[in-house]
Amino acid sequence: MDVSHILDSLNDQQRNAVASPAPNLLVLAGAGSGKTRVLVHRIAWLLRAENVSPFAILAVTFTNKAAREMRSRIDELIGQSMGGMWVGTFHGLAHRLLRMHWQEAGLPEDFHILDSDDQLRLIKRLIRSLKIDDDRWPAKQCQWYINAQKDEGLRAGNIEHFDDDYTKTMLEIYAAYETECERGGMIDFGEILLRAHELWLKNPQILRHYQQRFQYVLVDEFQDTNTIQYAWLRVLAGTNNQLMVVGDDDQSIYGWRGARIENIQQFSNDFSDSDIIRLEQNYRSTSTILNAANKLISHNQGRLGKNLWTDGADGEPISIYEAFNEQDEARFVVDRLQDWFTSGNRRADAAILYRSNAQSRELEDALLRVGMPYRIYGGHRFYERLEIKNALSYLRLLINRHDDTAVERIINVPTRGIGGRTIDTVRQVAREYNCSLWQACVECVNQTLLSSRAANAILAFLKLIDDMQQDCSGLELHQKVEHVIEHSGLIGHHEKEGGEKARARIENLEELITAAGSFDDPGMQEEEIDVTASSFLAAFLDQASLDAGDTQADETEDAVQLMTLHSAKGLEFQLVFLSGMEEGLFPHKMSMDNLTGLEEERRLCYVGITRAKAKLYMSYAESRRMHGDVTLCRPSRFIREVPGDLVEEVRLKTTVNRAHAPARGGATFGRDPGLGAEVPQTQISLGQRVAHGKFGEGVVLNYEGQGNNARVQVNFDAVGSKWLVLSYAKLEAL
DNA sequence: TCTATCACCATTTTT
DNA sequence: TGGTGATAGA
Repeated sequence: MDVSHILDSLNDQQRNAVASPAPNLLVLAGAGSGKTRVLVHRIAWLLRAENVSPFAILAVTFTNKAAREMRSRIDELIGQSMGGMWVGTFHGLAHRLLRMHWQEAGLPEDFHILDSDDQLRLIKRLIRSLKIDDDRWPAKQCQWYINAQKDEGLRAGNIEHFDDDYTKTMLEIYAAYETECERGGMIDFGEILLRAHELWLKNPQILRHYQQRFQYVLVDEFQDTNTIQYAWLRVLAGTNNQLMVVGDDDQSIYGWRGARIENIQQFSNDFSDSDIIRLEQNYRSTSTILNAANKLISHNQGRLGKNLWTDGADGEPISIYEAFNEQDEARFVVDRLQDWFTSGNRRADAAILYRSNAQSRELEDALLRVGMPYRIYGGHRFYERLEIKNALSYLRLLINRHDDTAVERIINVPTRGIGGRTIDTVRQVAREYNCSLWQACVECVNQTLLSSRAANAILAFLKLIDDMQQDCSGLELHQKVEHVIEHSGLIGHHEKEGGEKARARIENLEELITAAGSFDDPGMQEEEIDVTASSFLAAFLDQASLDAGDTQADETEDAVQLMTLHSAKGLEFQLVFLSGMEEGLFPHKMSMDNLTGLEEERRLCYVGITRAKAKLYMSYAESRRMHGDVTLCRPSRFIREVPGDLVEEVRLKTTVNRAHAPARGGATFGRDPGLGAEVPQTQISLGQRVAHGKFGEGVVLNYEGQGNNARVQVNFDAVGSKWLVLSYAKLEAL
């Protein structure tokens, strides 16, 4: 068979990686160097040139999106869909193993997945029932502790404890949490990986089966693997299988979540027969952008070393804008976006990136004001939304009455007269009898432990669920979902809430029915899994836990992309804005006082810069309103770390308050009338005190346009800074 | 039991 | 500033 098309489009380094005969391979792939491309072509090469069976290939990614993309690109390249190959996320693949070998993994057949929200609620309940002071030991922190331990492969019993209060308390909660999960047949995200690892260690015959099967293991974003994930890979690879890992130490930005950048260094030690290939040619950005990124990241210590280059053009300089405040910054960004769009570009090719989600509000406001469509990533994903989780909890109960997490969630949603007192009683009974909440409900009613009103309410709840199950039997998945949403009263519950938010919630519930209608169990295509009709709902629920469902959002409209720097990893845009480049915000104050934290922040900045293909803006504000009050800011050190010859400062708008600042060198754009300058054809001058009918008194800071079209920015004493159209605002000069 | 009000608190988040 | 969680009154 002619396999030349698999190698033809690649450069030398890429080709070496794709056709490598090495027993193990580490590919250090810089940003934009064709990392995914190499993985995809490598798999095609194995299948077509080396006649490897698809059954012998396992490819791991971190996100479902990446897994889907990889699979579809493989299919595209080889011209057909390959069954038998395992392509998925660490969690997805580990979960699959646990479903197939639930007995050997020590799980009940109907075990279910606890997402982080469920996990937090459970820990809160445990802290309360253990009578631990939740002010001193917040559930959040405890959840963090447990997850961190699991990421390291440690169970409560394995952890050494000294006599310090912290470890003792954490371990007490961790142990109770383990017991509770065990009792309820629940596993959290960390547990999925931990169990899958233990499954292999404890069952050599199962391990041998998979080792013999998966002779080729490929890993994407290797710099993000944590201890347990790497351990899992090592066990699977054994001594005979080929392991190819692709990653970039400079793009490791999840250290705070347990990712171990050291795994990259460790790889060469653990697999002494491995080759290292560097992909350093960048196909994404202009050389200006690339040089800026290279210079910035060179401030980090202990890198593996890698220098990205491009044979593309220099491109435009990086523009830096010093804004007066966060509103001015947002306005600047939006102005540039409007220019960009009116020059015939797509809005979707532009992205605004920021360090923390809170920064999006100001930007959204500014976009909204000019009516520019935008799409914001992050926040709650589809399956994490409150209304969706409630609906899913009802569905969970149809499968398993003893799902306490689900009962806790919806026993009184919508309100049906089961209050805190009643639930407390039920919980206590459950603890005494060591049974599920559902059983405890039954006991409470049977033994008349409750007031008759409460007992009736409980009874109604039990009956509601039983009836639902009865009515749902035999229905298609989407009909089940529809039935449950209708009969649970969730729609009415949200209608009563009223407002824009409530409407969105109802829409989401309807969207859930649609999602169920188009649900196609990925496991169905696999040879090993026999999915019966009754577990189809279970498969849907699993998918809902493991895939947050970010594909649900409307992607048809041409819209500007807003997201955190973290969620921008792996993406690219023609035009990129890095906003909020200020000390304390980026690098964030929580991470800037230790070297590890600071270097991770710098890598994050590196990721941000390298998202840009053609043009990059960086902006910062001199003052910024944060959680209510105004703070003065200094420009981020990362700006200084970009060489001056790659940068130009933008001064399109007048900024009054800098009359005292030294004049900046280099070319300036536009005008800079300074303090006291008059807005053309008006009675208003900058720095002047004015009064407004509604907002009170303030100082004129800035203006744009002239005559009837002139807008002025006034910093009001009472309500802060606002932009007003002069001809409407009726400002009185004071 | 429900709901309105008031402290409290706030990185990043693939699964 | 805004979203959350505890608490007091209806």
